[in-house]
Amino acid sequence: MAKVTISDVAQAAGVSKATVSRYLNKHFERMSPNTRQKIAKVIEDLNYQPSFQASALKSNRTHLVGVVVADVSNIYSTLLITGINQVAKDHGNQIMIGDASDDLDQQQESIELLLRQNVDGLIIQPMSQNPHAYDYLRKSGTPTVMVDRLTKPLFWPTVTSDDYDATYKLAQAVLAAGYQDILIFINEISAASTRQLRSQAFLDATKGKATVTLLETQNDDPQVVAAWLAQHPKVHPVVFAGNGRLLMALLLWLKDQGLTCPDDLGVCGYDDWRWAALVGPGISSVTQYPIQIGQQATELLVQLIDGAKIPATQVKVAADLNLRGSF
Amino acid sequence: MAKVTISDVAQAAGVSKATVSRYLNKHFERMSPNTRQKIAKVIEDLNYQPSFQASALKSNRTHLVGVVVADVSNIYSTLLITGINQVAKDHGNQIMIGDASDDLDQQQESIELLLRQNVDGLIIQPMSQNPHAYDYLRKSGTPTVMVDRLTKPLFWPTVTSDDYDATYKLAQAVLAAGYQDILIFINEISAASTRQLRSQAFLDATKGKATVTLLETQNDDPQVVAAWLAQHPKVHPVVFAGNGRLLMALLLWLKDQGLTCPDDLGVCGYDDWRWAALVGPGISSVTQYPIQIGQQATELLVQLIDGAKIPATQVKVAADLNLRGSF
DNA sequence: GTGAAAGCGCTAACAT
DNA sequence: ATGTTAGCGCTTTCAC
Repeated sequence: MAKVTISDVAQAAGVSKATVSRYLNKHFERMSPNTRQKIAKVIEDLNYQPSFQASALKSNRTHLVGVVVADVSNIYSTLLITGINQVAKDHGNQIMIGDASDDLDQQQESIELLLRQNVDGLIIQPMSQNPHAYDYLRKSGTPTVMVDRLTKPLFWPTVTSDDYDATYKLAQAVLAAGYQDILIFINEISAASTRQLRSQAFLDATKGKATVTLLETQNDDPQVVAAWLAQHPKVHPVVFAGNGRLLMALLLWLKDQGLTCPDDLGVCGYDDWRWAALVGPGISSVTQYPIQIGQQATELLVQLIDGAKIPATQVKVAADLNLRGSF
Repeated sequence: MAKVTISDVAQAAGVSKATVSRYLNKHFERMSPNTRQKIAKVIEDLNYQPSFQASALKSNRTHLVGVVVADVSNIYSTLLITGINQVAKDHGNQIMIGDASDDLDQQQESIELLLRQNVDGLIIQPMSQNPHAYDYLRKSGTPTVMVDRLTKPLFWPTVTSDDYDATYKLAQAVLAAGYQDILIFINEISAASTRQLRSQAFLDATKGKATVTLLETQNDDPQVVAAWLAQHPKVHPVVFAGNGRLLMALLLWLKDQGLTCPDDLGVCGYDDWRWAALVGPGISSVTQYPIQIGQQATELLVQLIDGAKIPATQVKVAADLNLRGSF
């Protein structure tokens, strides 16, 4: 049960620790096939597992990639992590998850924790658009890639969905369906670039052709929508829910009220993770590909870790528009 | 940019590394308030972050908790991890995720990787019911708690949903609705205790009162259901989908075929993560609470790590039955 | 109340 | 082709 160390292996194989270390790091260039086999056998027999901590301490490489998501319980995060994990693994890295719980301070704590773990690199879904909120990170010099949300200005390579484009197309479809009143049901808009881009796309696409009302919520409560509808009994608007959770909250409320779409009002959303196809006539929505975002971000990060210079530019991953029958 | 170490702090504060170390580990008992303040200030000024690797190496405590889930991309995993992370954090632990990608060999690789990281403890959603598949783990002596699935016999404390009970109630409701033919649409049944318990509950609850047909799938394809229905055009069965993914696959197929429930057939499921309430008349299903499972498992693990002896027994977390209008 | 020193398990010159 | 040696940054006796 006592942990077997490199010294045990060296002794059992009748060689020095250095030789075993060379074996571990695959420096076989000038090692006799004989010792190589001997070491292999001893490692097998003793079931030796080199300690990552020890090697990290000496080599200054932990092979750890830190990932800080806005909210772990979100499906977006799951898929992002899935993508990151796939390519991190391929490059011999282990990921370490941090959660910001949708809070900037908690995000900083998470990042600092990961920094203390001496992660080789970091992938962050930033809570703040102000890059200076991450100055402590820059000082640390840890290679970093941002995902999902932009900072202004851009200080790090950033991989996001093409939110504006996809939403613009959605808005055009809404217009084509003849809607004059558009409600944007969305979380606090100043906090994330994605939210701004999504509402801006609606604003731009419908300029002069429809009225757009921003209905912000702090707690995912469709009450704001309810209030608006109560005040405007005559209109037949379309509601755009700014993410999957809001879309679900909205639909649950509609169901509760006995309202149906598109009869009582039009509905569309973002990020339904496939279930929206099953609801009523099928909810029209935009689909993102977080797995791909994670993969691309990790590819970039791996290059950064290897010392590549990568400019702080945005990489966009296309998002798809699914037109169904909800408006 | 050069990493500041304990020596730097010691030097700047005019004390020895030992004293700084005492400060870091909160051994204030016999330390002059004076030096304590001095060190605090220097740490602040230098923005010193102690290295986890170094302290782990010496103290044999990494404060790392390894979590190996069956499939990271599954929502169940997300919620499990959320729960684990909450309590792990409270106890000063960092979690490290491993993914089995629904494969026993990959699971072993993931576990061994985490073992090399010298995790203080491990939470595993086991791919195999045979505890001997994890003998290498037991040899390592790493404190372990299993979640979601049982091994036979039980070698570790295990936290699961009360699958049998919840499913039994669901089966009773199905009977009460008058169904004579029950189809169980489920993944390879031999692989996981949850699947056995869920089908067994149906079998037990309906014994002599209805015929139960097991329709196993390897790839989540509802084709097996389609085939059965084609062969039995006259009957009006109810289909139980053994998990959320299967339920979604089934419903998408039904929609595609223009079939509706409960008119053409009854439908019920497991793990719908709330969206099933929105589909058609609302799909009746069982809801699990993976966050709680994760929390409880972590509480147990923390005690194990602290040296407590905890018997290898099962802890059950209740699952809820949501009766809606789908059968 | 504080310091000196040894050492955790590994790596990487530098020797030979 | 392999061994010797000196640490990496921290913790922890044991002194004083």
